[in-house]
Amino acid sequence: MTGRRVDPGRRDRIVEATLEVIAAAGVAGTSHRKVAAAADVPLGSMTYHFAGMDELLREAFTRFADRAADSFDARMAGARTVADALDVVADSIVAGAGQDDLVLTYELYTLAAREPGYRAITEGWMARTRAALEQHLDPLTARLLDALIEGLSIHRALDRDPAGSAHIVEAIRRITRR
Amino acid sequence: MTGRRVDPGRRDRIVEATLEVIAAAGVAGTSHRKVAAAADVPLGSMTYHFAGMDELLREAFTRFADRAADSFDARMAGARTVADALDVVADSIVAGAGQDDLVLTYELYTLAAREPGYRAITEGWMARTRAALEQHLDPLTARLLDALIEGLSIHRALDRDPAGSAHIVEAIRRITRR
Amino acid sequence: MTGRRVDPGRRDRIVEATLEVIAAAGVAGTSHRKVAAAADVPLGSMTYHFAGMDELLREAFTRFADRAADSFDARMAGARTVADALDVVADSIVAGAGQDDLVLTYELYTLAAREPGYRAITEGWMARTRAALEQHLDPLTARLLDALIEGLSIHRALDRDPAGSAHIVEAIRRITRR
Amino acid sequence: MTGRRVDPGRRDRIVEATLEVIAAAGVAGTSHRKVAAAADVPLGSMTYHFAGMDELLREAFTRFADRAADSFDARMAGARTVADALDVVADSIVAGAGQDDLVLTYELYTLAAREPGYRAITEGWMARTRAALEQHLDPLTARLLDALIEGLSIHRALDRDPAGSAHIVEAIRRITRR
DNA sequence: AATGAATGAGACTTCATTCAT
DNA sequence: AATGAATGAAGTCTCATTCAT
Repeated sequence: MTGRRVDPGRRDRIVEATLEVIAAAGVAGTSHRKVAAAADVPLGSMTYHFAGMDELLREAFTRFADRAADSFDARMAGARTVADALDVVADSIVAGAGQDDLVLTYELYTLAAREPGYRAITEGWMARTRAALEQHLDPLTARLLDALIEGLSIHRALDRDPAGSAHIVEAIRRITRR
Repeated sequence: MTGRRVDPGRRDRIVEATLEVIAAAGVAGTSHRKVAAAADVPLGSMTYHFAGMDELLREAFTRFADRAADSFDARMAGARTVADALDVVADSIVAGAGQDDLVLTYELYTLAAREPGYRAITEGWMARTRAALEQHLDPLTARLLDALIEGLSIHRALDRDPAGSAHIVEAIRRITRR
Repeated sequence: MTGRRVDPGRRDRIVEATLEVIAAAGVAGTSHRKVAAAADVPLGSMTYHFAGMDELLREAFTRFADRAADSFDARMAGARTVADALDVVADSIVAGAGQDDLVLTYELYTLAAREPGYRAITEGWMARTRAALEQHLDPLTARLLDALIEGLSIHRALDRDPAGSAHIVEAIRRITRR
Repeated sequence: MTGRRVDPGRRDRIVEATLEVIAAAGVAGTSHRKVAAAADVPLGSMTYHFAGMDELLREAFTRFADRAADSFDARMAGARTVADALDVVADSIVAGAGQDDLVLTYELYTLAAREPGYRAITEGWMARTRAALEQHLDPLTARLLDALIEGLSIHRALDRDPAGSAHIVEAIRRITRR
């Protein structure tokens, strides 16, 4: 009589929809209603599956960070030499994250800056990135390169005339030089 | 007969209060009501002085960015030699921004990442930072150092065990080396 | 363009409507929606005028208790002799409170039994009743008679075959006898 | 394979848990969910065992009233003389009901005042109390004493400075005197 | 010029109940 | 027989904005 009753993967779909909504409207503009609509799920479903907005955000950002780290891991794993690895790094900055990933990243940073509860997510992500870099670089260099990637990415995204790829290569060259 | 009628600087006070509220509650949690309360101003005053939330945010973040750039300018202006300047840079990363400034910075980045309208603020800020650095460094190095500062600052704020000041000095040394 | 904007006495009307709703549906069944409908007021008006359901209930019950005490005061003030006064008391028990007042009284007692915050209302009411009785009786007798009134009223309301008026007169006679 | 499947006494446990929840949160705050949690029973169990909230409340209050009457019966049965019996009565007022029993009593009265369906429970309870008193007193006196007990109990619970035990003894003396 | 009062929209959440299993 | 999953209705409350003064 009523619509679907059995819907495995619904929780999953809600988490994915949450990321979509955050990318489009920001955490500020994310509401149970919008997420429910995006996931094609009744509003009541939201608080049935998730204790509250907080649990929802936490889960969504955890998935986002995990996925980003997985992707970076995979690309780094494909590198044979140090030069290969640095090329991968340069590419990932030049290509930049998609607009959505960019927004999601800063939304997460913003949350983490204000609420220590979200810090675990950023910390885990950064640790994985560094670990991936350490497969090819000494720990200090890995750490510094990681920070540089972060800064270059931001400036590419938010600067008027961002650094070109030649500059990015040069930056990587300098920071990895002993 | 009635309470204060003449209140110059009210607009100002509202802008300052807005920054306080954003720092405490995030853009997501900022409302006319909260700002009005923080500024000790009647609620009706808010939409009288500002067309809407958007104008309020834009003005607040503009002031924030200007102030941050002023401060960096001043510190850089005090440097006599390149070494002095790099010391100032290292110090500013190690000292880090206050918690409030940190939150405000990422809130702004987040807004700018999603809405191009706010991009002008970040662009202007970054341009000023770079100009300050160019008083002591060649343009390319200034640009790369600027990005590095950004990345190191974020990692200091959001990483589990952030880089120590020795590492920061080393990072600056590498990036400024031709 | 929109409906009435100026509506003095709106707060008042809401308080009265609250009492109506409680009488009809109980505290358990009282909601902002129902009260708003009963007072012919927009839903948003409710939390504009009252901080929350609690403030609303508190104000409503305070008015109810005050009104009941006023009424008892007035009736007792009309009594010239002790016999007159006792007649008034007997009448007030026999006539009983209206169904609505009865329900409201127990709803208030129930609230006061669980939440000390409402105790002030019942205490004030009882104090006034006793003071009215003390205009004609010694303090101890006033106090005991007050309790007796309470008990007889309850039993009249909730008992299968309640005491008739002759019994009530007899009860008053006994309790007021030294 | 699955958890406990056979659980006799589950209905019972639910009824007891209902009383606990009502005492803590009032009828207004009682929900299937809270009762299920208090009884450590799955939510679906609630509507399986009870047709609805109403059946649940009715059963819970019936048990409560029966138990209270049993207890009063037992104490009165132990009295040998009229004086003994009156002592028992005085004690029961002075000791007062526990906080929980008090709340439950008024919650029940409140329900009964509004919905005649619950009147049977209060009527039965009062009839039993009166019968217990009639083992030692003439019917009229039993009835009046019963009402007095009720009133004194309420005032003890809800009055600022309630009557001391000497006053209670005096009240009983007066009402039982021909 | 300035504001207190007001409101409709929409936020999150809780709930009784239904249903497939 | 029993229950976990699900949902639509309704709950309280916050909000940006409008309007009469």
